[in-house]
Amino acid sequence: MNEHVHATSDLTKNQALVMGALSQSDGPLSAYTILDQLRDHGFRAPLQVYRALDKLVEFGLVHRLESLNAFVACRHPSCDDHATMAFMICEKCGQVKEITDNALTRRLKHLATEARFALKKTTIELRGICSDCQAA
Amino acid sequence: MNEHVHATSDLTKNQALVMGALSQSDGPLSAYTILDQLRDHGFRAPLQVYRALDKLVEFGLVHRLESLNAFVACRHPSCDDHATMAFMICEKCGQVKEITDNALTRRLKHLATEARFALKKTTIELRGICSDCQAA
DNA sequence: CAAGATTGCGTAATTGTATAACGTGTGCGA
DNA sequence: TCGCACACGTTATACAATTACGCAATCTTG
Repeated sequence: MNEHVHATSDLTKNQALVMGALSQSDGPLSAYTILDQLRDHGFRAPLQVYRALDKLVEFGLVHRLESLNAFVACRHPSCDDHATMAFMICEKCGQVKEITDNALTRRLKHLATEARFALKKTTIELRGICSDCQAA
Repeated sequence: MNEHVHATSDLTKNQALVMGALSQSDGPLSAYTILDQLRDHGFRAPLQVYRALDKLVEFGLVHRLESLNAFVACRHPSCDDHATMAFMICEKCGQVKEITDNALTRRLKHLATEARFALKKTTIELRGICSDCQAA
């Protein structure tokens, strides 16, 4: 097994609780919403949530949505390339769709290279209305 | 003149002050940093800054950087298409480079269309080290 | 094993970011 | 002139994230 791959079993108690909350949710959650959901499990301070989130993001199990100040469990089929990930965020229902696209990734890398910019991380977030909500 | 084009002369006093602060800065500023800079001009509360920023963003004169919770004056040569804008943010010097790329825009629109996602706004922010800082 | 380093955890306090709710004044068109 | 829209000012509050401190368990290495 690859030491960089973190299964749920590797998580500490707090990390597992936070991961559980995010996994069960059908949309992104803010740190404070998670805190409220976990008060019954002994959570009392924001830091407990933020520490767990930091690790989960580091492990690649959770993504942070910058435009929402919120977090989602990673649902990407193959979570190997977390460098370039795009999110479609429905402003009506709150659902988030996670996608990767090679052409998009290539283009961004090309643009960075062209500008001699040492790319570390990319944030791509699309806001709009998802197909389901348009139909409704 | 196009009614949607807002020149500096159209701005209210507060909007002009905030715009001035952002224009003079060589990097993004947070709302509270702007507030501090404008205390001498009578600013006393965050809301004064946020209200001005909302309008300036609406006019397309200012961009919000989601990953920084900060704002930059738009320096894009032709500020007509604010729908798809990408930012390269240097984590060392704080400089922000604003770019648009047709191929990138097309690809994102294609992906949205493909998913039947009604795209309203896109956020693209690249974090890394700019060429100048790498040289240094 | 003992000494030191690392890591996770808990608590309190604080800082930073953004909005809600209220009222005031001014201009402008019906 | 009445009513509306809009910018403004103030206070208070809500939401987001970090700093600082100390404790306990686990490695780890001589």
